[in-house]
Amino acid sequence: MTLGQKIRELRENAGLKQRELAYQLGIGEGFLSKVENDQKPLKRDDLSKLSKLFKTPIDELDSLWLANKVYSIVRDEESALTALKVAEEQLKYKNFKNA
Amino acid sequence: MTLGQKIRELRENAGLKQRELAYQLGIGEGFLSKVENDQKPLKRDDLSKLSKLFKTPIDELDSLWLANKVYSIVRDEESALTALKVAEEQLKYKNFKNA
DNA sequence: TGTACTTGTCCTAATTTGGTCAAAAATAAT
DNA sequence: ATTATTTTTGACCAAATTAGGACAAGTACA
Repeated sequence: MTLGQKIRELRENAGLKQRELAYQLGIGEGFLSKVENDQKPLKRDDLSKLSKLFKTPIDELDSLWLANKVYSIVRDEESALTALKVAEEQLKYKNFKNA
Repeated sequence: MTLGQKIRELRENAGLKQRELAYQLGIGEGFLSKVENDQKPLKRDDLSKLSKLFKTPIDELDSLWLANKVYSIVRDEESALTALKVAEEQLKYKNFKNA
């Protein structure tokens, strides 16, 4: 599940057209289309708008947003998976240190 | 193990001073210091120089380089770990599709 | 045909990259 | 205890990249 997929799901379940949601967010429908197709990143502040609009927890949106960012940098990389593993270890080590 | 740590290890095992290695790479010693402390990213092209210089496989350097980049964006994030997991899933899904 | 969505081109503004240089701090040598 | 060497840090900078869109034209489809 990507952020774009999630947004589309929320929007469709709410019975909204792209143009309508785009208006709520203050962006154009073309841009929203790209966001839903994960071709453009959504401004992070807009996540809270989505959260309120669709009454969905912001945490999930936020981690999807971050995941998209991560994915976009490893997407075409040979060593993508190993890099993720290494990053994860570094993260755990840091959390361990500051525990 | 981060890229900076790896570079320092390689350099010290080769008995080089920062200034010497920095010269080989065509950068200043101050910058190299920051690289070894993971405060600045190293230019990706320089990895091959390191690989040749220290006769160490480029793959490892490369994945450490990428891991650093990933880590730098999730480092201070609340949802860091979940985001990594999600990104990993997206990656596996993509590899599955194009298999 | 009309409505909804997608895609390509283009743009500005913000951020990141990839450094330099000098000063400060730490370490080693005398 | 000084001095010399090595490393770290802070401030700054230009260049490259990404963010965050707009807009028009193209597609899909009922």
